[in-house]
Amino acid sequence: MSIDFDILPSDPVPIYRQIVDQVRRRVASGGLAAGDELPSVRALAQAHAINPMTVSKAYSLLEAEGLLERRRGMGMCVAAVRSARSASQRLALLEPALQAAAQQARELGLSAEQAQQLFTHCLARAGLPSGPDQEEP
Amino acid sequence: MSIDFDILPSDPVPIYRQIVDQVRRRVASGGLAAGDELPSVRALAQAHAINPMTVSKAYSLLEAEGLLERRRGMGMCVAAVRSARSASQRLALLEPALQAAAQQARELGLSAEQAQQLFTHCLARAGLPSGPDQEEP
Amino acid sequence: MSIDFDILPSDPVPIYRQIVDQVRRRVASGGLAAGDELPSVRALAQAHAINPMTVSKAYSLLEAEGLLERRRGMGMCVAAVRSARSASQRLALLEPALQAAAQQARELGLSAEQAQQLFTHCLARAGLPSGPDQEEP
Amino acid sequence: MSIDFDILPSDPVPIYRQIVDQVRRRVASGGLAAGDELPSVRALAQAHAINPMTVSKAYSLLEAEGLLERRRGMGMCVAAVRSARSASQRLALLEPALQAAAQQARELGLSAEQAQQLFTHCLARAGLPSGPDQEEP
DNA sequence: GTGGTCTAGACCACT
DNA sequence: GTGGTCTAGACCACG
Repeated sequence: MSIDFDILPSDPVPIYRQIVDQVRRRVASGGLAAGDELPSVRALAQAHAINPMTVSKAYSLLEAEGLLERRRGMGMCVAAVRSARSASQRLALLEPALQAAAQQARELGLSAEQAQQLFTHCLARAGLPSGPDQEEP
Repeated sequence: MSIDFDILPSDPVPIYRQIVDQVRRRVASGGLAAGDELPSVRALAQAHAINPMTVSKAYSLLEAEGLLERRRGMGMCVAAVRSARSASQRLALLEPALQAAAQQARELGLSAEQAQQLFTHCLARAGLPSGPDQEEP
Repeated sequence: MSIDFDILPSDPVPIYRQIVDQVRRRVASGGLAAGDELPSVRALAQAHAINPMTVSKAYSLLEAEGLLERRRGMGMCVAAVRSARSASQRLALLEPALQAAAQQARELGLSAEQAQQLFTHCLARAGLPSGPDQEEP
Repeated sequence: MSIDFDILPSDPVPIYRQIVDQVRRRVASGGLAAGDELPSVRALAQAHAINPMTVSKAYSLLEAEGLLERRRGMGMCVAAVRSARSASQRLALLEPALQAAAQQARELGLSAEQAQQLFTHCLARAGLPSGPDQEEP
């Protein structure tokens, strides 16, 4: 399968949102390229034991967003437009999360060094590559 | 006023949760010390144009948590118990946000260096002190 | 009620789409101004004997589009941005329908005069004002 | 080739319907006369990169309607019966599109003059003859 | 096979 | 009161 989602039904963020977010980021990173097929609604629903309507809702939102294209009778694929983005654009997508974390760190009375050190730990645990950059389009 | 909240009604996180989280962090950091008064429900509600019920819900949760104490007729204040926490405890409160950001960075195909650099920028913008630590109790 | 929809369940265009289209046009025309409240999901559903989910779907699409804003616990209202549009922008919204009609007329071997005459008849029947313009923002 | 279709796979109206509608109108106008041959299913499918089943479905509907005739081993042709229609009948086929456009214009708060002017522009761009009528049978 | 639409009902979250 | 989410099942349209 071209993409395997991480779905956590117990997560506070709704399932359909988990799908939407993951597709957005993978398209931005180039992990999903223009023309790539997505798993069918039914297949994805069955694979994660969720309702097809939930998957359909996620796909519909992504289509309205212009990220996915519906090919009638043939499933959905990544739209030609809006495929992989530059590193700076991808960083812009990451910024809100880090901005919120920075504010939390401030409210917690932590120093910048303490927060940076913890983030480095989290990045290592998440298994990010340590090169200066990656797969630049 | 002893504390000024950052309330963003358009934020996806509910208003009452924004209040609760900010009080938690400031108590943990010592920014709010035992005995400090909080703005009254109606004052806080009016200042941010939100529903008094929303503020009341946040305060009630914090009271149930033991962080705030209700003094009849005199508003609420920070409870004596459970005041400032150690640096490691405060770091533990920050970790979830950074963990989520790290996963987003991975899905975006960014390198650890890129993410760290952006976080440093966010920390500087948020105005964190750069010393190795701060106001340790 | 601030707005009354024309819902035709038997129409080939889906119900949720009828709602979306009508809100779009009324916002563009200024019939719905920024800040105006919309009927609640349940109220609209009951008034037209349709499922609340159907209404909710329409509202969600309009919110994703930026036309409506959700005020938590207080229903939805027209967003401040993207309120009434200029006459030329509204004409642009009408153009696709007329473009399609023009192509049909050509394929039907009709003359421009015949098509124009029929359109004039339709406009009169729809009850349009005949002034050179209307409620320019 | 006796007819060249305008097929837009991304159009909301289904492909088979685009074919059916275009044949109907061109037969009504006389652009397709009794006995005229239509492109073969596989030729039309290949020319527009669509599924042969889709073309076949359209042709079958038109055959059931009596507009086309299947000649064994020789493709399809326009049936003798039901060839070109009178101008008033053709206008009746155009009316629904114009009726819908008129309602949209009303909801957009446009004046009749504005809508008529835009329609005139669309007709000119579509290349309609401006004579009072055309090729009346 | 594909996705789309609608229904019905339940439960949750926010104000 | 408000909207959001998810489930279950049915039916349709398209290729």
